[in-house]
Amino acid sequence: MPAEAQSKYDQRLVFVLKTAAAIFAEKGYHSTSIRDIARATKMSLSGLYYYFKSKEELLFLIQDYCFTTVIDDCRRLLAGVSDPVHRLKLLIENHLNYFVQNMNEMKVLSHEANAISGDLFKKVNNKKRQYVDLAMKLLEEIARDYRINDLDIRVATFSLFGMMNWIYNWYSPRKDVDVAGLSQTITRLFLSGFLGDKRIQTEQLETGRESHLERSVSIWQQ
Amino acid sequence: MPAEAQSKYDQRLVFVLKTAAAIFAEKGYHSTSIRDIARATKMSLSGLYYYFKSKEELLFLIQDYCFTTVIDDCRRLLAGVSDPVHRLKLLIENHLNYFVQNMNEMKVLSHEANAISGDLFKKVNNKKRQYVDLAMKLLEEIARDYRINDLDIRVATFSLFGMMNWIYNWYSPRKDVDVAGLSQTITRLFLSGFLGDKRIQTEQLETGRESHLERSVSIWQQ
DNA sequence: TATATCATCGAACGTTCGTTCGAATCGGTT
DNA sequence: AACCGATTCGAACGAACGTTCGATGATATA
Repeated sequence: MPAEAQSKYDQRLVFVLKTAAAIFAEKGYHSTSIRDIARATKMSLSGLYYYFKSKEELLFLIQDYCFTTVIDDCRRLLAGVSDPVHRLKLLIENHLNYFVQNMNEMKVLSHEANAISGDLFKKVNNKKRQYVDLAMKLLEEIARDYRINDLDIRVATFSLFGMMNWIYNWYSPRKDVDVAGLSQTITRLFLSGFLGDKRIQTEQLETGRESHLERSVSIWQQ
Repeated sequence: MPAEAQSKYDQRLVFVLKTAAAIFAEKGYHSTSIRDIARATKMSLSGLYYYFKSKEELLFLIQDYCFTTVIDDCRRLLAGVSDPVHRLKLLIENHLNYFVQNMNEMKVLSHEANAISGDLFKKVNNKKRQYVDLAMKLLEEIARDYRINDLDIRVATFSLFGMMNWIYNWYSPRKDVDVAGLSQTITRLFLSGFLGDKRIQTEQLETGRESHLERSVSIWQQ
């Protein structure tokens, strides 16, 4: 972890991973050839295989490294904070901050989650489950504290991750608000939505819920 | 559009598109070979090319068909409704309902958005821009009506689409709440988050926003 | 300077892929 | 039965891919 303790090998590996992640993020995992990575790193095709033993393992190394850091940072950040709302707020902040600061790797983690298989998939997926569980447990705790019983916690949890993980599809550090603003907006959107004013739900949102659902059964249905 | 007016050719084309979409959704576009689609449709490799002239056009036909329907259904549904909050609610309902009922095609639309290029990409992207614009304008209108001036509308818009489009990563019609419940939860989460109780934002969320941001600058940064 | 380990390389192998093309088959009309 | 357009097919091509292997260069230790 500490940057000054990295061996030559480790530095080179990180360089390869970062370069590969950038290309994966741009063209997608399957459209990227090892030859693309060789060109970008100025290494030979076979020289790359000194650092990973298959293309799939290369993807794994990127995803695992990335996920491990997010979770570790998150745990460190939450340590000693007991208020679940505050904890959730820190989780969101950490997630978004890391996401924006490591957009390539996080895009590869989010978008290529199913491009990996077998044991390597299981390994990454276990980390993901831990992380999602952490968030879901927080929401359950908050729901208990605030007596929120009309919200499906699983839907709420993945709605939150949807808001956060979707940003690789649109966020541009150049044109958009900065990370602090992004974090603030999403935190406010989600949290005041979750804790939300019940009046808004019942009075404004209850009207005519069933009347038009059959409309979007499309030609796909035959 | 009307099912009874479809020619033999059209029916067959829809069959090919639906089958292809199912495989694209499961294995991903680039990992799916035309041979996979031939096997699933029980057609020959070359026989498929009677219905599309390249693999990329096949992807385009799926995405375009799908997007066109979502937008048309949405427009029809919103026609005559003037209250922007109600309009937004209908947009969300239509989107989620169509998404769940056509999960394969919508996953291909969401997840393979960048697997297409050139003019075909532009065509799909124009539709997307129209649709996003429709939602964003609605949010702007609502923000004006309710004097909401502390939210970045672009962030809010894509947060909404993030909540909605992310569902292909987790939603299971078998285990999860039904579409109506999904729709209700997401509508309530987003809308009461957007209109939200300002007290929640300022009192509970303002604490210590800057204090720990440097924590998640990781090893990726070198 | 000799030696061992680390790091890199060029060249090639076998496989899979998207696409093409001319021929065959089908269904309906004369 | 003869015909014609619509539809399907088998076989093949060239290109690109992931991976391997033996050899070569670099670096540090003795």
